[in-house]
Amino acid sequence: MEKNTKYKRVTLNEVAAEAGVSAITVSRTIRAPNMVSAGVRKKVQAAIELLGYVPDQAASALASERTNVVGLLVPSLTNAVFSDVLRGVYDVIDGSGLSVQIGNFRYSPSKEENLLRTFLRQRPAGLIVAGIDQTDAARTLLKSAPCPVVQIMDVSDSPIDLMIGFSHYDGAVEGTRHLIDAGYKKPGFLGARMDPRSQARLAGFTAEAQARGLYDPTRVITTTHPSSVGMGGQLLSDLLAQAPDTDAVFCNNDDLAAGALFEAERRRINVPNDLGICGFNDLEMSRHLNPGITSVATPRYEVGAGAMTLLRDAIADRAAIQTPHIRLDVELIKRGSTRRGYPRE
Amino acid sequence: MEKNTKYKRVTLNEVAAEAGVSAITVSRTIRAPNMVSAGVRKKVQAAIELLGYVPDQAASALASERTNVVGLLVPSLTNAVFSDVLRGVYDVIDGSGLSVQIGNFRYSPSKEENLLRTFLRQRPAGLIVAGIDQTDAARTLLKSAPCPVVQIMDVSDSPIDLMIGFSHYDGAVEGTRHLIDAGYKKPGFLGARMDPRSQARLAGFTAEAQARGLYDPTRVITTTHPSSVGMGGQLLSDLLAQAPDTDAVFCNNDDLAAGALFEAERRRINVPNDLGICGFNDLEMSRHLNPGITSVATPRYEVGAGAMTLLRDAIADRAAIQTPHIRLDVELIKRGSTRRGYPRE
DNA sequence: GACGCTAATGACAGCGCTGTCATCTGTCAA
DNA sequence: TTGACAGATGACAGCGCTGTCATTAGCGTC
Repeated sequence: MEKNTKYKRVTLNEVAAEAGVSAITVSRTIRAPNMVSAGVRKKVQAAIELLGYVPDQAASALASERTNVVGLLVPSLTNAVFSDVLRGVYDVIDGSGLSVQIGNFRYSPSKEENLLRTFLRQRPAGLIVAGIDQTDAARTLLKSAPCPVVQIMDVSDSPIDLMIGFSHYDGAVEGTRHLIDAGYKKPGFLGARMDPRSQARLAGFTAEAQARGLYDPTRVITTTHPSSVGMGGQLLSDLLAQAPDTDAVFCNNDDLAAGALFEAERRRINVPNDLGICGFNDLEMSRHLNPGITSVATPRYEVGAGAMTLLRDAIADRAAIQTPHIRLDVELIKRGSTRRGYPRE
Repeated sequence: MEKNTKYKRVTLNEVAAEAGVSAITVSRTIRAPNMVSAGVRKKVQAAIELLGYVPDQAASALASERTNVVGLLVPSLTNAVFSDVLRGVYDVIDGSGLSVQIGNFRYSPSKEENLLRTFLRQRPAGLIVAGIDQTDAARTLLKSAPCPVVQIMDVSDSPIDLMIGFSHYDGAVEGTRHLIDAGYKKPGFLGARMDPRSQARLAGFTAEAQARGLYDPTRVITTTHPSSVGMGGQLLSDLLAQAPDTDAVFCNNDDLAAGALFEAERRRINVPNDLGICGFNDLEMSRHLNPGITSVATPRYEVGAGAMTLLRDAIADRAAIQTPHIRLDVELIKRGSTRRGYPRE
């Protein structure tokens, strides 16, 4: 295979010659400017500008055994939740000199472990991993990783390194409490996928319903199939077949909630008067449905942007990180789907 | 900065010693197995297996001036359309040894150009770019790129290199024709973002409406703001303010269509009897709304998977590509939102 | 004024791989 | 038997950068 000569690089040596210094000084001007005197720095920067020098990442990685690649491990690329996270990550990384490599492990812990190994072999500058429920092997790998690691989308008492997220449990408690406070007496739960974060939401629902004496296991319907609008309708049907007097549902996410709303519409069930619906995540759509869906809004973009900020700062100087573990708040957005006694908007 | 010694690599030389051959033979066993005799190949593969050898990408990139990174340039990470494409790309790349780097140019041609330059400097193995409407400068860069380039999501007569997509124009013609055939006499158009592909859809709508003698420019409402469900409602309001007797809308995409449907619901306008709605893309949600939204289904996943397949094959051997330009079909999915005269489901 | 010290700069080797060219072996036609 | 040739393998240099250590200059101190 012949080498490509179309894109002749400007090398460090050429810049050094232009500036009248040695190559290593140019390298330092870029990587650690305060080790170089102001005068030399200025000369070198002028030369870089003049020649349009761009460092060769491969050479740098080879020599330093370090890359500027950040690995991002997510369980899904379809889920609107993760596209918001992605957007946050990309907004912060823009112009930082780092680049992202995404691994999609499709909710499979073993696939996550494999991807992790692959990433670690590339000596990443940092890693962002979704969730706090890694396998023991994955945790061990991450603990001894030669780079900062950010866990996102959840909170826990035993972070691996850095962490930014919110409590799915608390969010579910808040949503459930709202349903009960609104006067619903027979709340149910609809859940799909049931990954660890969905499980936490179910736990929150269960705890709050029990605390109020309104927990009934026959009103909990879950599936391991992926979440979707269609699945929401089906789960509601299943729930109503099993417990027809259910008067409210806390849904694992807004797709399910929308599906439940549409199914209720088809069955001529009045929402919110005969059935209250609360979702989770607060996707854009939920605000615009009729009635609007009450939902627990999650700061997904903020998690992505915050994670990348943490990582960027940690790569620069891990010790300087003031708040390595960030807990963001969720917010209950009340809408028509739980506004009982009001005429339908 | 001290070097990290935690992850000691197995090198090519160690494998070579184990197998009793030279390093270059090991290299060839991996990259071009048919240049190595069967016996030696087996020995080398055993040694690789035994030692758990993983090639160092940085070293390879430095020596060969080539990487295994595929650049993917998309205008949005939020848009559900592109997350489906992404999913296709990742499904095919899985285990191919290539990795993806995503650039999000946010519908800005100049940002696209910059990202392109950045990517090209890294000597990518291949590039996937969204759309066919690159700036002249970008086209020039891509034409002379030292790697295969796939344009996706659209079709054109003058591809840069490889191409896989579908005709937005034809899709819009089909949708518009369906509206008119269903008996609607005063069709309008709702469009947001209005990127080149949206423009093509508008052109398709216009051409078909004109051909049927039903084109009225006052029924065309567009905005350069991003598309969203909320925007769909607003655009419909604007349209009805301007042309109250409009009896059908062709929407630029399903988000707008859903928003239009919800707005119609709020206004007590009967869909489909008093207002027909046709969307574009056929997102999952559209099937589940009441009524279901008629939509032009686009093969987004197939575009992603197909693009990556093309690229993978082109990287292996560009000359062996049989069909460098693939035109996929869109399919009109008829649902309740245009089923006039039927009772609302 | 010799000494120690820090700040600034440079020389050099080598990271792990691959492109290139050389070498060696075996085969086959003349 | 010889030469030509293709197939298989190896030797070697070097990709562009950075870690390490050496060197130099400048400065204050007793």
